[in-house]
Amino acid sequence: MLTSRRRGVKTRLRQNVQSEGGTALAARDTSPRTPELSGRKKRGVSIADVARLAGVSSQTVSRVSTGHPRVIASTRERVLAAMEELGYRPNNAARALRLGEFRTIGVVLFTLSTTGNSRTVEAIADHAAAEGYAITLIPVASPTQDDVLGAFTRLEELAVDGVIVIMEVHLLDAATVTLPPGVQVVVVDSDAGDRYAVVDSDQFDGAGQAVRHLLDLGHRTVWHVAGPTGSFAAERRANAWRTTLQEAGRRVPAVERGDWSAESGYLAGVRLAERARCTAVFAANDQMALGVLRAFHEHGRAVPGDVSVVGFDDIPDAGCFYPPLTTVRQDFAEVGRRCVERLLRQIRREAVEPGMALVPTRLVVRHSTARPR
Amino acid sequence: MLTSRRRGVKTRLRQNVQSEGGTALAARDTSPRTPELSGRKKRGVSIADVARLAGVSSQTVSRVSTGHPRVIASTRERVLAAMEELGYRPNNAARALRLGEFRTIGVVLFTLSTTGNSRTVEAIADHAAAEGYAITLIPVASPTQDDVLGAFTRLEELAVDGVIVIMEVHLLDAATVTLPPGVQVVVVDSDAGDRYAVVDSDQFDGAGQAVRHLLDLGHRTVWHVAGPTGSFAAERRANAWRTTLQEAGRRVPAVERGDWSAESGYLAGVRLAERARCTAVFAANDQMALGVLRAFHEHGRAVPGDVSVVGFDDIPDAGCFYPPLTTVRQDFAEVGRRCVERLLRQIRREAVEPGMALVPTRLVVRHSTARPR
DNA sequence: ATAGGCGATGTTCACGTGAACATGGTGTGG
DNA sequence: CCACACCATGTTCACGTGAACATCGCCTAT
Repeated sequence: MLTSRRRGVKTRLRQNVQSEGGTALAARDTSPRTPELSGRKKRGVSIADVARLAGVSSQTVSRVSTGHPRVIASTRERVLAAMEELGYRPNNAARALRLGEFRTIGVVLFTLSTTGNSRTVEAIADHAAAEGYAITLIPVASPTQDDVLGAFTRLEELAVDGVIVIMEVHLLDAATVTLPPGVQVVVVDSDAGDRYAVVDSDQFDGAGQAVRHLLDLGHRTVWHVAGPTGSFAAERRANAWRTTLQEAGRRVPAVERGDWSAESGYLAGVRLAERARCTAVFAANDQMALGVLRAFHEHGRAVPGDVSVVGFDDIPDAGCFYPPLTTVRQDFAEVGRRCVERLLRQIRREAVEPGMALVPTRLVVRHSTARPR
Repeated sequence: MLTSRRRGVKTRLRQNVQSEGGTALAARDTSPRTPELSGRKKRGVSIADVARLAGVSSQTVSRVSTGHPRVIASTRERVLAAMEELGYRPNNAARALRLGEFRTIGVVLFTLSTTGNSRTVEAIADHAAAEGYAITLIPVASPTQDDVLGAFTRLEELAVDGVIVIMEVHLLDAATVTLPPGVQVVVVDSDAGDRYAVVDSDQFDGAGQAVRHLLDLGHRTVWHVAGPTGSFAAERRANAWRTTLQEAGRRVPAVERGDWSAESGYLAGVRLAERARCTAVFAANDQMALGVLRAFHEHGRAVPGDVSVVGFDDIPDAGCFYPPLTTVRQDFAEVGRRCVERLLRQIRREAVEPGMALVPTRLVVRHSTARPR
């Protein structure tokens, strides 16, 4: 929901038709090519210009602009008319300087190339926008300490009120990083629950569901293609797999380990395909499951006839794998939403609940799993 | 490359160990839980505080902070020491207000959920960071005019020096949007080359390569699973497909149309699988190709034995499809890089080349294509 | 009728920074 | 030995905004 104080102006500005100050961005526009280039980098229209034209004080303009209630309707109209005529836009830098807050959230991450990250970021951006906050992306080139440190150093100079960190916080452990005073932190995909607010999918429960599903179908035990060491998500999924097998009194096979990529899943799958006794595989994500499927196909082992495969994430393509993949759905949108909610609460100094917020996961059964022959 | 004027401070601040002002973010830290919450939202350390401690004027501090050359070494040392002691960070809002620029680029897009978008954004973020610019994400909820307009309205209030628009600009055509004066625009994935600077992959050439590859293998003609109408990328790929077939004097079959999703590719694939004469399919992206593969498998038509399939994008998983997908690689990183480069040139009022910059695409031959029987 | 209050608007000022201009000291060339 | 140049540093100020406080006029309660 938009902060109501801003909505007044916004709604008006939206009706903006062709103001002098701006550059038109319309197809029917017949102005010269690349019209935006003609715009001089002149000083923008300030509150004072509007005040002069409207014949009021600049403070009254400010009141209109912030949606302050104590402005009489006729005055407000006059000011809004002046704003439109001049093409006035509030200067965010000045506003931020005055208010001491930036209405901006920084998002620190390694990559947008994983489904989980990009969808989480998308949800974060959507919800932040709805709350009137902008999102600044702070990419970390690689998961090395140097680069992480660099990102946080950059962060220090950035204009953000809070940060959402989407990565393994233990990468920061060896480093000492200072955050600007007052900057709040929420962490995703990590077990730093004792030090930071953490939001994450319920990895453990999801992985447990996957394994139990396979056992319930009648498989003796379940092999596991794990994610890389050092990833909490991978560790938690592997733990759940192991625990679930142990609780059911089953043998725990050796772990195959990948790096989340389909290619690494394929390599693991090739190794598994050679074990005749392997009838059920739980891959720690859908990409690796895809690689596993390919490996079994190439080795003539039918899925789900000979071997059952379960993934994790439920990426949009999973339903079109061959065969359609049984997998654990993560609600990334909800994770993003809760991150923003929690961070904003911290920024506003409202009641702060430390610890970890878990978003439920859910097994989606498709056609890659069946009873063993 | 970082603007060298900033690098001086940056390098120093990085050595920051445990400054008073900030909140420690270290594992070994034994301070109370969620330490960042203890930080009062007090006014930060300003240039004046540093000046006082160092016994110099605030202007000298500013000179050190901006890397001005006219500061004697001993003074510089003293100032840097004071900065570290106080945990000083430049206030970006004040800096932006003073300089009239924000060192920020806005990125307008609908979704991060497509491989192309998320990888392009990632590249944009990386290169912008390297140039000392931050990235602000401006999500557009849906490709409706209302939402697009809303995003641009929000943009008006945002603190950005330039904008990269990743979407079909024709969505803006019916609307009249005003951009803040001086804000520059670069567009991806659109044919607005006459109005804006445009950067895009060479869709036409890539699709041509795909079709020629299939014809060269000996296929009579090639079916096409196109992207949604209204997408320039989809249109351009379809055009290239048609043109290439016509130039080779081949029959042009009816187009199957999808919406980029694997599911839609599957539905198109089911229809194609029923046509016995269909021996070669060019899908407009890899997701739809995945769906096509599944459809052919389910219909007992071997790939590449009975039917050859080519995709577009070369998503990381394509090499692990079953069979590994022959596809057209897009260099999203390069697209992102060029966007930033071009936009920064415009922002800096350097030589401006209007029109479209095309990034080459390249066919990657894997195992989903073969000679027809 | 009048005091008191309150609502609408105006005036002042500080937020933190860095450009422009000012100052003062040192070195060098005539 | 003086004049001038040049360099390190200081002083002043404006950038655009909105909070705090001030003012003014009208309405209401007594």
